[in-house]
Amino acid sequence: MVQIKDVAKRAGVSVASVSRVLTGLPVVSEPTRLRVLAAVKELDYRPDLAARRLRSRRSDTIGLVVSDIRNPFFTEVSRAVEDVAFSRQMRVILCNTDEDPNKEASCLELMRDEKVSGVILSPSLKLLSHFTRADYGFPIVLVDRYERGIEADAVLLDNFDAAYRLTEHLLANGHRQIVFVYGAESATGRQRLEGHRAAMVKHQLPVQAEGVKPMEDQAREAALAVLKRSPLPQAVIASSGLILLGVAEALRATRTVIPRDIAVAGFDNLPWTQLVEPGLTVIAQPTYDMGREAIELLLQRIATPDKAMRQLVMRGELIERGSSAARQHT
Amino acid sequence: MVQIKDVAKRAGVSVASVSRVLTGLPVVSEPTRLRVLAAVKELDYRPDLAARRLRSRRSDTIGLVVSDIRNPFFTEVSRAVEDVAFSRQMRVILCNTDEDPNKEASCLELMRDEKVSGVILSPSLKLLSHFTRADYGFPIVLVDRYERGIEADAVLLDNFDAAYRLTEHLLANGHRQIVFVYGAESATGRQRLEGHRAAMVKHQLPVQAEGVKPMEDQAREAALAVLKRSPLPQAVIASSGLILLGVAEALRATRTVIPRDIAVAGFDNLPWTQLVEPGLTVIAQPTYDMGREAIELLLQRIATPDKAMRQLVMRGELIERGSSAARQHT
DNA sequence: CTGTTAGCGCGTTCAC
DNA sequence: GTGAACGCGCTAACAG
Repeated sequence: MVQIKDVAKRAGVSVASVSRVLTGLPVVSEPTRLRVLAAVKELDYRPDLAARRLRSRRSDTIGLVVSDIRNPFFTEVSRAVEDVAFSRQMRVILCNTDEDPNKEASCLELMRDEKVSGVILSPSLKLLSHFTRADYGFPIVLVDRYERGIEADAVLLDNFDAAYRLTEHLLANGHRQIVFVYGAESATGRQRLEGHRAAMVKHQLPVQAEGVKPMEDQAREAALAVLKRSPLPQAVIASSGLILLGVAEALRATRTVIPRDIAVAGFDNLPWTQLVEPGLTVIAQPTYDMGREAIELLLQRIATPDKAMRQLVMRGELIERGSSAARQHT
Repeated sequence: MVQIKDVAKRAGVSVASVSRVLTGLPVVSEPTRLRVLAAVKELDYRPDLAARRLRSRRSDTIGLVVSDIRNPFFTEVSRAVEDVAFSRQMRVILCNTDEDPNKEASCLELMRDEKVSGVILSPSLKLLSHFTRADYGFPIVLVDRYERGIEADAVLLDNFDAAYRLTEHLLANGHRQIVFVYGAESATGRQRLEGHRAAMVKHQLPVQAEGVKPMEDQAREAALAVLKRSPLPQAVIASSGLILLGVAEALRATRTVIPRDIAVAGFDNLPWTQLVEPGLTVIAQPTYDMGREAIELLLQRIATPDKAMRQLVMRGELIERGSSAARQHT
């Protein structure tokens, strides 16, 4: 294996100079710099990362800790994070928590052991509720989940606003009796419920909320129960893409026609939402951008650890489709 | 920072013994083992991974190199890989190639630099065609993409068989004029075309294949062109989930009714395929299992590098839904 | 079974 | 601007 001293020998300089060139220290004369670079290329020298990390105590690695990478939101975030990291010569280590605080703690320990430069974290409800500030030995940027007052960098949707606007849209189209199916164990779900509640209260309408566990089949069961009510509510809102999927399955299973029998709206502009008749009205999240912003924020935090914390609140985009069409007067 | 010699001092033993206990060498007496473990716990000692890796020349890290993690197939595979790796105390480093041979080469170099224990790779068509055997300095397991004769471990669907059976199913339901929309730049797509071709030839029917680039909008455009034909073909098969999505979008855009106007079938049992009316007939891949098998194969290869190569060919499951219903006689 | 010791390959002083 | 030498924390070889 070719190592730094081989390069030094070949270039006729000391190992120190090679190291200086490779780490980009600007204290090397141009001639030696070029000779070192040439030698590196000729020998196809690759620095040993383990040795470098041992010596420098940095890993140039980013940790990504999410509940489940199969959640399309996190899939997209991970892609953005990997893109940016790759372009900066950094690595990404992935860890799934399944919302399990124990596994979450393991993942965070793992990141500490790896001496990651920083972590992008989507915390479980439990961790979030205990979260005051990041004292893990590495900087953390929160994505998707955040509570007012937490002293941490974060990138998230304006959940309250998005749910408020989505509800207002349904109300404007004449829907009054609305059921809000949301993830009860999710900070995000709760915030969206509050936005929905605010809109309903403003119109002096009662709030009908159905809390479900964040699983597709749970959402489907809850939706089926809702669809058995008589009279049927006029509209249903799902607080996430996963829940919206469950609701859509329930509607199909019961042959309920959208929006004739019931109007539908939800979150996350997944590809299939425009496929189911007559297209589902949703709040689109700028997921890729959120991932990109998260890692940019993290890199800035790594570069300047002492700046004030920042929360980046992004606006959801209302995409109107047929599922929320105006109600016919009866 | 607490390090191994602190633990040694505390336990009243040498650093060597601590190391032996921690690496699991079975040459330590039970009493010393327990005292070391106690000292580790008391001091909350965490071994320095960089130092360990430098010395032992192993990283206990698995590389996952795929075209795009957002492809649901790879998302699922990555989840399986991470699950198994986590349970074995191993890390996963992710890299997206976008089917770009240059980026692919960069990713593989990155993995070499990281001295990964092994890589799970879904190669681009170009790399696959040059692939004879893995000589990257680490073992490789191919997933999803493989060509006969390549000397490498691999986990893949029996693409020929799956497409053959899917075609036979359509034929059995009376569909004769079938258009096969497939990923022309994909080894998998081509293999599926061959299975389709075999079934058509057997029934002495002409093959109508439309090669598209593996992008949703490309598939939609191709499908739109197909739907402009007069007379309309009796059925269309999409060779992947992404292409099926494009086809479904085209059908919806043209208000074509399934299966009255045209029958539809495809690959990948994604959640939305049962949502679009009247449910899409698909070949389901055991994606999670394929990922699990891939990393298991890799771990075995790492343990015993000289065993003969193995290819695990998995069978797709035909899920019949309304979209391929039997044709009414005219 | 246990302890001593020599590096693993590199980055970073400190002289020059 | 450059080189010699030390040590990052650990594992493995060897000696006892």
